[in-house]
Amino acid sequence: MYELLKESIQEHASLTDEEWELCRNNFRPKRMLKRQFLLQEGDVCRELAFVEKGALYSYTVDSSGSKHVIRFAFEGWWMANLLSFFTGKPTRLHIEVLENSELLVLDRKNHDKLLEEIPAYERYHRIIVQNAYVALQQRVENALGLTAEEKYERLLEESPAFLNRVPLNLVASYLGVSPETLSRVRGNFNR
Amino acid sequence: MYELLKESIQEHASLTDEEWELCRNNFRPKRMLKRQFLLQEGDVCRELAFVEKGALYSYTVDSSGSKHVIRFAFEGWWMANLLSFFTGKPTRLHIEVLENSELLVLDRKNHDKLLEEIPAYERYHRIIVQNAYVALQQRVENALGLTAEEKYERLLEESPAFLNRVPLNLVASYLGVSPETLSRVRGNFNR
DNA sequence: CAATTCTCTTGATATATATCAAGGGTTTTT
DNA sequence: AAAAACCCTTGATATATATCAAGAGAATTG
Repeated sequence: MYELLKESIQEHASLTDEEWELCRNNFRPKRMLKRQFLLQEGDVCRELAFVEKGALYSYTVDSSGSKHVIRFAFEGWWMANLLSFFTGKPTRLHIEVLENSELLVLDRKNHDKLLEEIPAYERYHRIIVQNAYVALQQRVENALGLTAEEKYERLLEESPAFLNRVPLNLVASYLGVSPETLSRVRGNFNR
Repeated sequence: MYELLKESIQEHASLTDEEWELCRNNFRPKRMLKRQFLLQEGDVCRELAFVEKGALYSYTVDSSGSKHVIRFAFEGWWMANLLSFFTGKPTRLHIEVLENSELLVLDRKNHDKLLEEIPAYERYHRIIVQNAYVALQQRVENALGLTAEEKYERLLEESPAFLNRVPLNLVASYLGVSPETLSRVRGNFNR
């Protein structure tokens, strides 16, 4: 079950077979069921999770109790709350399982060890975080100043796959609009 | 004028004197005046900029012509559009000078060279991007589901320094509210 | 397979915040 | 030092979108 992870690393950095063996031993497989929590508000994030199979999503809950989805993670993506992971502070985020999942998780100690011992891992991690940053900035750009309809159009252009895998109320939350508004936008759109 | 950069690198990775000499030679000093553009929509971002002195800010302009500030950068911070820098695609961002500035800029070729030749530079860059990612995610969390007043309160907690250096209309844009709304929020707040 | 819980849609109404407008103070430019 | 441009405030009005409400399918559960 480590195939995807190996591919992911090799896509960005070259790794010898021995390095790969050393690397994989630091990960721990973890199966999770839909609706379980990988992380809840107030917890400290102790592990980075690589999604081998399934889907997760992270969100905050505001003072009036509504969810705001931060992002999704499907096969081949990483999920964690880096702020909490690196600072040890409790998180404001929830990470919930959207589809039954198989994860590979890595704790801080092992992560630091890999950074020290395998330069290719540090390179891989740098590029992964870099890409995550770029994706997040795109998300910010798309949230600012666009109408509900424009946000939906951008999603159709940039991440149409979400619509097949994620319930519309979570897509609405991800776009920062109410489910009713998203529903109306889609209604107008198909006419 | 390279003191701040040296400090910034040494804060996160250890660098020998020879490595530092090698490193600094890849940067080019660049002075810029208020209201000049480091980058305009449609350009390709060719350089990473480290702010030795002054202040910059980045923003998008939406279909109705209004600005949306993405972030600010003061002394000791980096500024660039990483998406454009790494992909070579034209940017949707403007980067404008807020206060007369002294920058140290690094092009892609030299950046790649430093990554290859100086492991400490790769470590430094990894950590910088990691921190930028964390900061951006904080920004996203704070933009979602908060009222104008709550956003202002969070800003007071987390980045009060912005208020002393940045005109309120840009702060408003950064928070995603109109300048009038921010003005009213501040009015209520002081009573 | 009935019951329950989710998910999505559609309509009516409410509201936070944008927009429009005007005026006064400050800073920058000439 | 006058002129111009910029920045902030306050008031009146408009509007996109949230919220409330109800119902119908679809999916999950016992």
